[in-house]
Amino acid sequence: MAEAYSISELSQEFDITPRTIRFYEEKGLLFPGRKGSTRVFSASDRVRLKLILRGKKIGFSLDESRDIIEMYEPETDNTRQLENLLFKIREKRLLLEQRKKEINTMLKDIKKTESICLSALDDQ
Amino acid sequence: MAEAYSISELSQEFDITPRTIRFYEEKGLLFPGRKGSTRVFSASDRVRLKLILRGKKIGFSLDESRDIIEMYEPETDNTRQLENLLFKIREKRLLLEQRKKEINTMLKDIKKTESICLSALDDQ
DNA sequence: TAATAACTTTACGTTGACGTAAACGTAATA
DNA sequence: TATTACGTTTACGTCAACGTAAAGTTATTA
Repeated sequence: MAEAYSISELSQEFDITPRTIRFYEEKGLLFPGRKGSTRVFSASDRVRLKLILRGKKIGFSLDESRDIIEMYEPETDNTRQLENLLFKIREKRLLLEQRKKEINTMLKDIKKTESICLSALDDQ
Repeated sequence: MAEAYSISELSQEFDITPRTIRFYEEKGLLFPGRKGSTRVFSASDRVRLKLILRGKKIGFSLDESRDIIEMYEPETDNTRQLENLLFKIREKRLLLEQRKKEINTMLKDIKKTESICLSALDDQ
């Protein structure tokens, strides 16, 4: 059953170029299989791609996104590694919460400007 | 009274290099006055700088940040311009709200992973 | 069978956002 | 007065994240 995707399917779905996808593979963010020389992407690759693009939108670099994505699949079963992972998770959480605050601040400001704008229009 | 800042004051306060500040001026994001050849930054420049850096943190390019900053100082008193501005404001609002959603999604995911991690540690 | 479409690799080019170094001016300080 | 601190301009360098072009392979279709 295992879903498989071609490079063009994914590039169309996410509106990016094949080049971009190959680049992400090169950077160790995606791990397509091969059928001959042709790349075959799994459902998990697709999820990863989605995560990368989501990360991009909120200002993460590819390296940062890789960090985050790796947390989604904790392969570890040793305590030390798990604690390490937990630490990184909390780091990223703080980062995300920080960014959320910045966004909220900007939203407040922008809404204020919007209402100023609106009342200025009323006065005309 | 008008607060004035030197380039090094600002670079220290925001932990960026003078080069960065000059670069932002070059790109039309800051407008320092001059005393001789030396740049003199106003309180408004300082605010702009703060906005630029905030924008950076949530993944805005300098051009996008410039867009947003310009909304903070609506110099316009003509209806058409105001409506135009209002349109841009709403555009950016949607963008910000979108990013906020992405962050919330990531936060949810990451918290889930965190609790998985924690229970795995419990089992050890 | 020839053309078209979709894929591949290799490799150089581009853009944004600065870093870095050179060469110089000015003002306070030892 | 020489050094130090801080500022300037000019210009080339760098890194991430791709774009783009060349040259080739494989499969289907006219």
